Amino acid sequence: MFVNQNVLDKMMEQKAENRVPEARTAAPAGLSEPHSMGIGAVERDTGLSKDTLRVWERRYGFPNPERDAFGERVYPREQVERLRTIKRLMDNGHRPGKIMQLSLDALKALSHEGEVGGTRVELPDSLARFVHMVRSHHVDELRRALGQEVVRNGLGRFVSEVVAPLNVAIGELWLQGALEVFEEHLYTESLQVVLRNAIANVPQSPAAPRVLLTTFPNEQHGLGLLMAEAMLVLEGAHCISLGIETPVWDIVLGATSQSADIVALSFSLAYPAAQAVDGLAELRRSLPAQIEIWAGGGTEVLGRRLPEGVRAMTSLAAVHEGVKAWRARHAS
Amino acid sequence: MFVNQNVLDKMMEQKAENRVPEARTAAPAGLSEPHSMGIGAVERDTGLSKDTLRVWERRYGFPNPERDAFGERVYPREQVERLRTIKRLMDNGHRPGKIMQLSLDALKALSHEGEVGGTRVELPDSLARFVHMVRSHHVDELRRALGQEVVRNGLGRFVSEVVAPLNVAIGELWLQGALEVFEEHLYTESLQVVLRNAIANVPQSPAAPRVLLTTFPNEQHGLGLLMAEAMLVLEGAHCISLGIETPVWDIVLGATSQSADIVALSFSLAYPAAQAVDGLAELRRSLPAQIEIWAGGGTEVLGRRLPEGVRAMTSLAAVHEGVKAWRARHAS
DNA sequence: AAGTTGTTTTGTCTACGTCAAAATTGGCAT
DNA sequence: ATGCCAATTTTGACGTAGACAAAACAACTT
Repeated sequence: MFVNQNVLDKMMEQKAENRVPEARTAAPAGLSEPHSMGIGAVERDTGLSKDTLRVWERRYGFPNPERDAFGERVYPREQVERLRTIKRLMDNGHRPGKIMQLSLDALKALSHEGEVGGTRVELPDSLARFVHMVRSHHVDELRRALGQEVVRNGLGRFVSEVVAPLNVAIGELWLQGALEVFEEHLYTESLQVVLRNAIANVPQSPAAPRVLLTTFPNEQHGLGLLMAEAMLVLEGAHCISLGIETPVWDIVLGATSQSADIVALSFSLAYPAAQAVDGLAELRRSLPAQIEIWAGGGTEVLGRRLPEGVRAMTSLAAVHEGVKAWRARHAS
Repeated sequence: MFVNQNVLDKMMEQKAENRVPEARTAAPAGLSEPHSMGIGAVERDTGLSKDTLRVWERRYGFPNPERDAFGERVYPREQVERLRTIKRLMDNGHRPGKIMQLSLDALKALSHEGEVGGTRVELPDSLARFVHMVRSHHVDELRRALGQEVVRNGLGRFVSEVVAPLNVAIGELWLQGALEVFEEHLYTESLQVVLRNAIANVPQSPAAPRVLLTTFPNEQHGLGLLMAEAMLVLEGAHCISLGIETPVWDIVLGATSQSADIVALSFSLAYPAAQAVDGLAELRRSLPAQIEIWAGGGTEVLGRRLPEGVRAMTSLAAVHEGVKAWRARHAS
């Protein structure tokens, strides 16, 4: 490959040559406004598309950006912050029309609403420990502690007794706006490292059933997949993960080419039930009958609407029963 | 770099042989057509914004998508393929107005033009082996072989001499539409497992510099991140990965809370250059001056447009120099 | 309670206009 | 030839406004 001993020198030259042109939205005179952004930047920062930002402005009167000399939108910092809060509330089921008018204070009040009437479950100290590590950003400690837990209790218990409730707890915090995005990322990444590592260390006997794991498009939550994989591997199943967001057609291709016995799909709570049902039905139609479909995760939501020929894994423990039953069915 | 045409031909043949039993006939109306996509999907796939796709259609007459019953654009697979090729050529300096009219053949001729006189690298058998495993869906074998390679040559060489060229080869296939989605998923997932495992096995001396790794929103390609992490860990750096798609504001929060010395961003070739530049500029503005920003991946594209105060890691090897230089700067 | 229907709500799409930044070209002096 | 500056073209991001399907909700029936 191209190894260059003067890479840094080159970079320096490059830097000198290339003055960054003044951004179009930059203030013409005086000091630039400390924090105001164009629509592109807001899109990056909030995850709301430009189209959405504009249509909200048209419909609800918020956001209400200023305009620069060229008539382009300039969002003040406070509005961006409010947009972030609104986005978070929407991710948890609120609807834009209802909350758009509210002040920042009212929004914050909304955030805490869930814990008032609800079942505020006290976490045992053993789990609160981990939550605390996330919130105090002690990643290394967190990772080490999680790893220890795997060794102490075994992978199976770790997943069902630590990871699962921890996910709920973190989700709860996220719902309340008590967690920053990067804290959630930190948590997810740590858990992923620990789980993947643990899975890799389970002795793989090339046994049946062969399970293909993935999620549908628009389902980006991969932790559930890893948890499922952990449980399955422990049961002696042979797992092939496609990662997240595989189109139905490619699931079919993958399952047949891998001679899978079972296709396992994972759903987060947020995944639209209708889409899930439709997708599962379509998958069932496209897949040879002898290949089973298992659906897990937020399936409590789906309830009994599941299409014929799709098995619901209502809990992680159900995986054990599921595999056992499959083996019984295929004993001959 | 360029994949030997013979190798490609071999792969094509194989693909024809490997047609998966057809299950498509079972699909009544409403089933996703595997070979045409809406404008949103094309945007994700090519990295060309919706605005750009529409304005090209208006100005150059290409792309020339069909319309569905509701008047919305439906891009045939061949056009998407041509768009991908055009995008790649543009990344290499060509201009849309010049090449938009050209046929796919003419485009392909153009893309090989620069390499004729130069370094036409043949894909050695040692790598073609892996490509072959992907194409024939032998995941376990692939994973095992990759793992062996790590042990044999060490992680550093593995990343720069196996993974990097392999990515290029797979990317080339993908560009030509010769890879199914699930094959790409299979490849990505396998590599992820191997890399993560290898990284976890590098003895971590809690040393400097502390590097925070992530990608910008809409950049879902995580392999580059893992490769960077591998190289950095080998250099004795302390890596904290946030995973993919972290908003700028949260990168700032994460970097400060983790007392990072360096923030490393990874870009795939498909990531829109303008967005990358904007994002990097904004990040630079928001981040304390003593925290460096390193950008890697598809940065050949960004080339000299990089904002002041952002270092380009033009190759994986540059990471070594980068860390060395950083240590020199912080010797006192 | 569980379906089935009708009614908002909401985000994405279409179309076309405008304009600054980047890239190319032409002219001229070195 | 080569370098440099101004004129010109190319290009993509942003602006407006309207349309509409799909999701979410509400109201009703079974």
